[in-house]
Amino acid sequence: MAGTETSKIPQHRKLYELLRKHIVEGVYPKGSLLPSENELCSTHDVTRPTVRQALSRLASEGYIIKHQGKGSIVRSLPKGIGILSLQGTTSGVGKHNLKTKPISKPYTRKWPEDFPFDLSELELESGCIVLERTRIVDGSPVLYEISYIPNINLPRFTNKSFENKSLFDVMRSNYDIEVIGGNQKIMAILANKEIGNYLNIEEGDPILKLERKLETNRSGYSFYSSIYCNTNNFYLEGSF
Amino acid sequence: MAGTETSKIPQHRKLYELLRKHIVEGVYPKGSLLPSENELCSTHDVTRPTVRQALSRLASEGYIIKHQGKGSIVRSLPKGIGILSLQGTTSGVGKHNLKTKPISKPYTRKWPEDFPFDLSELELESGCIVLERTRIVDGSPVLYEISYIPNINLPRFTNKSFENKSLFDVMRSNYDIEVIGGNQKIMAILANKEIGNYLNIEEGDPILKLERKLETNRSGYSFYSSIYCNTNNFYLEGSF
DNA sequence: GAGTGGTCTAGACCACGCA
DNA sequence: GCGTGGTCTAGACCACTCT
Repeated sequence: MAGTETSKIPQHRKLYELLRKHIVEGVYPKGSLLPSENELCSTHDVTRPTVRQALSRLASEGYIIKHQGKGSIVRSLPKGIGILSLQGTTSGVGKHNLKTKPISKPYTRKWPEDFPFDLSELELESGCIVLERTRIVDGSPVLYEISYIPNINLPRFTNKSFENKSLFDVMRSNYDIEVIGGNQKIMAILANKEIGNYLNIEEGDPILKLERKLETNRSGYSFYSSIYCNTNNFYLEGSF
Repeated sequence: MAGTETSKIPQHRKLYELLRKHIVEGVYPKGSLLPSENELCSTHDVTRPTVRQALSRLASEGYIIKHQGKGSIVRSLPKGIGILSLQGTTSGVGKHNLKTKPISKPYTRKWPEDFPFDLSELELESGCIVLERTRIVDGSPVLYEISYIPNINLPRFTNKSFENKSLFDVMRSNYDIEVIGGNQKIMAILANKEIGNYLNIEEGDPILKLERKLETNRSGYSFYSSIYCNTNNFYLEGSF
């Protein structure tokens, strides 16, 4: 009744986000047991399948490990950069001091010629908005990310600020667009001068390159990222 | 009643594997719709949550995309190497001609000094079995994988053949050990002479390195892999 | 034996896409 | 309006772990 804003969020998602927050904040320390599924049921007034959906997402993202007959054990927080899930590039970076710095204001352009994903007619003729940012962990640049967003029905987008904000958050709060899935290609390349500059490494150093496609709840609407990652001091981490 | 061997496999898993096989074999071509969830229910005599569990795994591994109100659409088969899920390194390689070639027979040794994961007392004092293999796609080597398996209760393991067999299959069929989860670290490095040799590339070429930990249904029992990957012609692919 | 997670049933209502 | 997937309920039985 009260709060039409938040009541759209499914129960399993609310529980997932609550538990995730508690794990990250140390309410449930590493190695400890989460409350049992039945406890969570009665505490949050939901049924087991709902609880299990939340827990299975926590497990697939590496926050917990489930053991039959024992319970759900909190894992050590990932020390790497959890870029392999879709929670944004910053998820799981833990207590590291992470900042996002825009290289320039967002600008519009035609799609690059050698774009690594297939584009629809609509996407092609609309052009794209480009966002260039670096992510800085503990003072040193680790990621250089170029995001390509189809320029379709996004009023005043280029005026938004992205400093220390997730692109996902901006899309969700301003346009009600949520990422529901995606896929990515990963390869190793050598840094050129430009990338080396952004990541503060030498030309010829090995770096990771990711090409990502993020699908949203708007049917047929996706956005795209190319990410260059310096893995000398950090590595990408993923769970399954 | 008949077949105590197979009847242990959960229904959602059987359905998942059936649908996956059909997708890979082209029974459901790219872009086509899978049968609806309710159809699958009646066809396979299960209820919707069971069907949904199978479909959600297919979706998370990138085989299908679900669209509310439309149905589950078969995606194009990944052209990369689906190493980011836990289905073995060969999953999703599609119609490419993939072969697994052992570098040597499995051998036992102490754990390496600089092992990238924490080991238990039991694992440490038991030592490990090492398996070195290359994966060859369309005639050129793409992966060089070193697997570390704790030498605990695995009778006659070093006599098994691993040529063109998944380590997962050997573990499951011989020892009833199944992989239930894991995590991995990914970084970019430069090939040294040895790796360059295995992957048929130059020293100093950029390659991907993965450190994986695979957890099994034996409580506390995991195995480990270091994987070196030549991404000049192929790339790693993952979905979420 | 008690408690845990793993699996499964048999329904229900809703939001969405399409004709 | 109809069928689709998204969410959720209220139970059930089993296999596993611990004591």
